[in-house]
Amino acid sequence: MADYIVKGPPALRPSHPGVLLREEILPVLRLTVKDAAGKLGVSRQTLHAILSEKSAVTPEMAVRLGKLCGDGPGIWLRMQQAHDLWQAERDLAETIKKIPTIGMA
Amino acid sequence: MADYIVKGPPALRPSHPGVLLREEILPVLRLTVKDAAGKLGVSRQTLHAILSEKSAVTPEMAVRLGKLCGDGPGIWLRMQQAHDLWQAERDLAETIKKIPTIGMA
DNA sequence: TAAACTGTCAAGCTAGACTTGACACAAGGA
DNA sequence: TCCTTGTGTCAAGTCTAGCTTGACAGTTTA
Repeated sequence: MADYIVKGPPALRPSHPGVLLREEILPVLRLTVKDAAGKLGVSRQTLHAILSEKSAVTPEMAVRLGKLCGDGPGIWLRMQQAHDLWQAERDLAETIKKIPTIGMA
Repeated sequence: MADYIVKGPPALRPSHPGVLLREEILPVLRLTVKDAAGKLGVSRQTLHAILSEKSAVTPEMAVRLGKLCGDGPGIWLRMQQAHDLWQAERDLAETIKKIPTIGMA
């Protein structure tokens, strides 16, 4: 089986969706942080927290970004999920060893 | 384009991962709620909240379930995400109309 | 009958997303 | 030079939600 596809967390931390938004999307759309926040209907500080990778893209925020960018919420959710999963697997590395795997009969 | 695949939320609410766990997985694994909670390393009430669809499968819980069931965290995360997204799109239905779509140049 | 599992409630903790308000700093135009 | 605008950042406060322990009643089963 192709281990590199299905097993375990990626070796490198998947990038936070804030990076994509900050470095690719906003510059191309020619939007300032203030303007983007306004259009998204959130405070400037809230958007800034995402851009600086301090807070996560919630499902609701993904819907907002998806509408603004016109590409739907999918990519934002997937990026955040990959990031969260990587973190969770890292945090639970010890705990998980104690959980047995019960194979299906 | 195949609208039914890529656009908008599904018409029917995607089922909560607790349903799969309650109706398919636990019975097949012959695990009681108490035993499963013990093996997962969480309280019986916490697992019960998921089984009764009262709380979400967090990334950390997905990792735990993935280990116990031997199928990895993916399916649990995807089910929860689909469920969350459906809810978010529903909750923001009005809000989203006010967010403009800025096309890429 | 007694033990075990279950559903459920309550109290309390904690993390995190979000808000408004405020302040200092840098860049640009009148 | 002064003024405006955007920015980064801090603080306080609200709210949601996941998780814990403890407790109690109902049901099943040995």
